[in-house]
Amino acid sequence: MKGLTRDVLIEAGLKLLDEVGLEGLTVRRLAAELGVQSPALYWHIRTKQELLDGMANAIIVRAGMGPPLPGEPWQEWLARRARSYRASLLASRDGARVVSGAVRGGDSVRHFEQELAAMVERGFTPVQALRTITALSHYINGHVLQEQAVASTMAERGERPDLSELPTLAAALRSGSPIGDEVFEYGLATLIKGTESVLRP
Amino acid sequence: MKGLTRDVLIEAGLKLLDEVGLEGLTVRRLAAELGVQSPALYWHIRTKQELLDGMANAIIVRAGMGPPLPGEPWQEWLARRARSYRASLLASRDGARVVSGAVRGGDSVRHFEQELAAMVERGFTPVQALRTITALSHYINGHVLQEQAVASTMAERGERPDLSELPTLAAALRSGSPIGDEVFEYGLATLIKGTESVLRP
DNA sequence: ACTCCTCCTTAGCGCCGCTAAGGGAAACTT
DNA sequence: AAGTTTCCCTTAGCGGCGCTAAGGAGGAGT
Repeated sequence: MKGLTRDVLIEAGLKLLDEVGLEGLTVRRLAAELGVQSPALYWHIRTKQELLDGMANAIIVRAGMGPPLPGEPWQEWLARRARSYRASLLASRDGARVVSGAVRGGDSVRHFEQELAAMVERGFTPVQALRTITALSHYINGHVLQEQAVASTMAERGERPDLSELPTLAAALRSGSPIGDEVFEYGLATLIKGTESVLRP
Repeated sequence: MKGLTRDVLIEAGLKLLDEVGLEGLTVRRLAAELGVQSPALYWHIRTKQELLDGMANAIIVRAGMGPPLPGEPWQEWLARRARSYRASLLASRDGARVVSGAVRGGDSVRHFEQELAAMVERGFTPVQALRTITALSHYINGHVLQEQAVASTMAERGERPDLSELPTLAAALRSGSPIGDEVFEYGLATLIKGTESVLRP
């Protein structure tokens, strides 16, 4: 197996992540997958965390976010951007955990500047633009984090709470799943509508 | 050292967490803190994760959340609740990570039902109530997660991006910190205003 | 007096991230 | 062509992790 580079490690790391999850992603196992002894990887990365940072960055870049299209209302653009980001997190097993535990890398910052500038063009102050994007990102991270957590823990531990003395919760669960696209869209719509309100005096 | 119980473990775990952080919180170390050998702890807990779940539950319970006060508008109550929750996460080192990686325990569910019921009384449908609380929780989790992450990584790794080619981001950072109470309040206000919009036709 | 149950001990398994030291091949230098 | 340096990997192993196995001390119940 030739041509071992940092990027190859990151790519193989993401593939292995899908197979074994974050708990199963070990340096030794990744090395074995690449047909190599584990210390070999430390020629290309300084620590395992650096590998995880790279993987997180790749997940963010894959979301393909960027400034709005010409003529696109910022509301639609923010929603589109949020859905892309969530989809990219969901595309990798434990993707949200990987991204949440990483420090933001350099590749994603360049797009970020363009996005902020576009928002300022549309009436945001720089601070409002940054805080709006920040709030959205935090919501999405939190949402997908739980989405993927229940997906992996519900799979093995089948315990669920007794709903007999929780009538309102039971009613809510009867009318819709507590997780999934609809729940995400509800919070997303709330944040965008709220941004409209906060934006105009 | 007598009277070793599950609750004592959880309490000592939270204390140790503040001292050494989540990475440093090991079963052996917790046992040493309690004057005991490490396998002794496994008489009271089945796995380390069960301990972490208990700690997460304690953090949530300590937030002291609950239904609104008599006559309190739901907007004010939601904001108050959100601030209490965030404060409780921030009060423990890596609190957000502990809570995010845990499965929700039984103690916090009882209050939850009362909160939902109060919201329904104030005009929410059960689904709306659940989704609103859910969206808020996800936002807070995501927010504090990053808040505590930058607090611990900025402490040791001093690298920061070059702002010379990022004018909008630089302008935003000049007008306000990218983290802290104000940022939290902005997202919180956005979510509550948005809930108002989504609620009425 | 005897058994049982509770709660701890000692010993150790298989794994982890990571470091130390060195080897072989290729690529430069002279 | 010979020597030297650099790159990228190997073998060996350290200290620490979560957790299990097996057993022992001491009080409670009969």
